[in-house]
Amino acid sequence: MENKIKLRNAGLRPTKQRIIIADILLNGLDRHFTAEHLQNEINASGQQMSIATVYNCLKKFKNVGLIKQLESSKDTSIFDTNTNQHHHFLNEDTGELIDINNDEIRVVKLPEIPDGFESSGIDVIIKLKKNN
Amino acid sequence: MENKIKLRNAGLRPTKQRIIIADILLNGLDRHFTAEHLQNEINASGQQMSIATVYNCLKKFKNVGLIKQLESSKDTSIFDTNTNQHHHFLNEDTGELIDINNDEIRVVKLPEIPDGFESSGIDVIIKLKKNN
DNA sequence: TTTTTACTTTAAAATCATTCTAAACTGCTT
DNA sequence: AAGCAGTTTAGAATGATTTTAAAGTAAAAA
Repeated sequence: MENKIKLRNAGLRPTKQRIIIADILLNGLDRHFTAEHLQNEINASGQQMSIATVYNCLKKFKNVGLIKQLESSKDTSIFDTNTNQHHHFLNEDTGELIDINNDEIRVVKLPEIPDGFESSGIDVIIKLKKNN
Repeated sequence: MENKIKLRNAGLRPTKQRIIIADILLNGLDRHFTAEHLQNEINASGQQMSIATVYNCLKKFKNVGLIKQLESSKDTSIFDTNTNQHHHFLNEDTGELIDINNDEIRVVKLPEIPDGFESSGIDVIIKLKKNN
């Protein structure tokens, strides 16, 4: 299969389970999903996989850049006493956040808001990593 | 105290516990923290509070706008097969995400990156709510 | 191709953040 | 002072994710 190669190129041993997941995810269509969604989809296709394996695979896929994990305050909620509209630097190594004043960023071009909705705010997160 | 009034104005009954938390948080200094951080700080000050109460209070404070909770993909990790730099609409009611192509947003003015760091990406989240 | 080795999968247990439960308590109104 | 609704609390429950340790498997070595 195509995906067997894709996995190998990414440096991942192409196991049966990883190929099943690659076949579902890496078909060129963009989508958002959780580990549980994915497991349901695997089950629905008549196959089965331990949830631990689903998590393992997703973590590996993410590490090699085949998928992304959306930015979130990990598994702990972070609160902020600054209630003004503002933004953040995120130190990706430590999870530490630094405020950015609203006037230090300007977003000029905005996409059209979907029908029936209105924007209730914009959050900009600038991810940081140490430079060599 | 000052904060007793602040709580009442916000529509919250100024209980002993809420005043303790308000005294720590609402002193005009901006900060990020987790429920556990806050409980540690309460303990360190010689007082004590159930973690359930810490959570209860933070939720109330958030509801009335005294603090914010940072945007996150709730308690479930969301993955994305789109590995290009792009952004998202977030339906605040459902948690649903919609991709925004990178070229539909332009961030023109950027803050200075802290010394020793480089940007590894920018995530823009436009929060949406249904309009009346 | 067999053997070996290192990596993977798995079920089940463990962990961790957060919420729920139900009983005791406490601000606030009457 | 009494009553009520809203709060606090310890501990149980929940739900997502990770760990454990044993069994399985792809790939390298022989």
